[in-house]
Amino acid sequence: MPELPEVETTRRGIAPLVEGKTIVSVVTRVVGLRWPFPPHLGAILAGRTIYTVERRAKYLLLRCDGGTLILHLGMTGHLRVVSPRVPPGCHDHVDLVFADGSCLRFNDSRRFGALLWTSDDPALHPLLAGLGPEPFDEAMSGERLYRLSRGRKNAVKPYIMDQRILVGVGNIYASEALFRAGIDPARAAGRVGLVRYRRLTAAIREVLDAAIAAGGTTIRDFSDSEGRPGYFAIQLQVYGRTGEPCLHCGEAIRQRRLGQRSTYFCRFCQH
DNA sequence: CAACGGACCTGCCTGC
DNA sequence: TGCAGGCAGGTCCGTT
Repeated sequence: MPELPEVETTRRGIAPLVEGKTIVSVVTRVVGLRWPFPPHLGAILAGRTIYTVERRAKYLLLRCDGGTLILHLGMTGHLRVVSPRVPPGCHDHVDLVFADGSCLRFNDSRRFGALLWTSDDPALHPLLAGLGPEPFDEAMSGERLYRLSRGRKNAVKPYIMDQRILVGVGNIYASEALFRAGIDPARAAGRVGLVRYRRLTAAIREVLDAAIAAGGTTIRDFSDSEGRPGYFAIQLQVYGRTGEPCLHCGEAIRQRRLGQRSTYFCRFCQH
């Protein structure tokens, strides 16, 4: 999936194409993704207008009259706006069909994505209620990372990927930010000092900001809402570069597993 | 609580 | 060529 920059790129891509549109019907081709779709989804959504497309963490919020559609792209989700007459391809699981003859099509091969409906404030939804601050929010700071990490023994990399601490940092950008901040990803979160957490905060922002500006990184199969791939849009300095030279010192980039996720680092530049 | 492993899925790549 | 095994951008849930 999409980490935060890819979700934000998707949001910017679809917002002008779906805001103000009225849903006339919903086509589902599977019973659900990560969870079953809400029962009577078509009846719930028909006639509603999408006012805005917002993002909270890696969730997209399609705010409608009377409620909000909550989408998560999981690992492999894509959204595109097409004509409903375009034949659906493999893993095109859901179409929201609009009154003007276009539709928002949700493709997700691994089906780790989600589509939920709430008539309440989405911020209060159980999946969103416990999320930490956005990386660019002033509530996210080196002080926060330092304070919440005291006494914690798990590695700093899974710590910054914990969406309760801050949102938006996934597996790629965690390795990238820790490299830029010079912090060993395996170091216990509770043994990283305030100065280094300030540096890490800046590195997280730099990496995410560069990726958003480039229209989403990434590798492999990410594409934006018009199907344009984001490949090589930004230069990854460590992720996926096992055995290749560190861009700072030339030593071979190493790979290890932390919290069941591949982690890339330079053992000379990171401590 | 915090931390960890398993689970959910499909596709792609590697190596035998 | 075929097949088993491992790995992939996420995150919830149950168990220690």
